Amino acid sequence: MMQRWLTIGEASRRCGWSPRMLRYLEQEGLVVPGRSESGYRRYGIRELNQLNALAELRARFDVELAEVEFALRLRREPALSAAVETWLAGTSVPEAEQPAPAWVEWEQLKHERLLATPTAA
Amino acid sequence: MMQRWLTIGEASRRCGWSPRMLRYLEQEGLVVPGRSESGYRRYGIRELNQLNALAELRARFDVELAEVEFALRLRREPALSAAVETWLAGTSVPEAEQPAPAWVEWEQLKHERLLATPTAA
DNA sequence: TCAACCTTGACACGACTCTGATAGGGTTGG
DNA sequence: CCAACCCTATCAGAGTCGTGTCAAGGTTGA
Repeated sequence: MMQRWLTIGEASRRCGWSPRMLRYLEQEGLVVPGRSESGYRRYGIRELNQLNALAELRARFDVELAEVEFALRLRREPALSAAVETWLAGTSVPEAEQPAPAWVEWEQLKHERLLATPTAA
Repeated sequence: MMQRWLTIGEASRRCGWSPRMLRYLEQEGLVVPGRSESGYRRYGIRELNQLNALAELRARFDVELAEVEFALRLRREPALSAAVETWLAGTSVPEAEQPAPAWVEWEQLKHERLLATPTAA
């Protein structure tokens, strides 16, 4: 059976990332290859795909690694995802009122109360 | 009728962000208040809500502003959103095969071809 | 009028990100 | 055996982020 895994150097030559960056991407949890028995990183088709897609994101959309990591976090932390969704809900519609999440409504009430008080600190 | 708008200083005292940061948040497009005729920023309930939610995101989830901006971009740029989704698709399932987006499949084929070639640079 | 606000613009600083380079040492394969 | 690779760890440097502060000037309201 043919060899299915690339070493870091081979992968580097195939995808344009330097070996240094491949190690960095692993450290950041973005592209995490398996390891051989002796500890060598092993890159397969899956990892090459990820690396290509990542390079594409940076080149075409000027996306930072931290932002891709954030997308990962959003996928993994539903509570975070919900909180961000809640924040986004407050940004889109300037005038129209539409059903907001419950806690937004009471925050709103709180602020209406605050706005009614005489500016005293 | 009562005053419905706060100046930057008043808003600052209400939400915990410094005036400097309120200007920065506006510059980053995260919380953009309206303006009075003479150019003063006017913060209303909507903006106070956004500011609170933003502070919450930072305090509870240690989210950077750039990351929230990214969430905004995702909402506004469908192409970016699709690209990120594509990348995420390659990250989740280690062994199981499941229907991937079309271009991922041909990328995969391309790499399989590459893997079959004799490592020549 | 005048104090207390507001505006924009700029400089500055610590912390962090991204990336290369280098050092000391293990693995592999002909 | 030994060249060519891999590993971890560390330093370094340019760039960005988040934030404070200061300067020069306009607005507001008692």
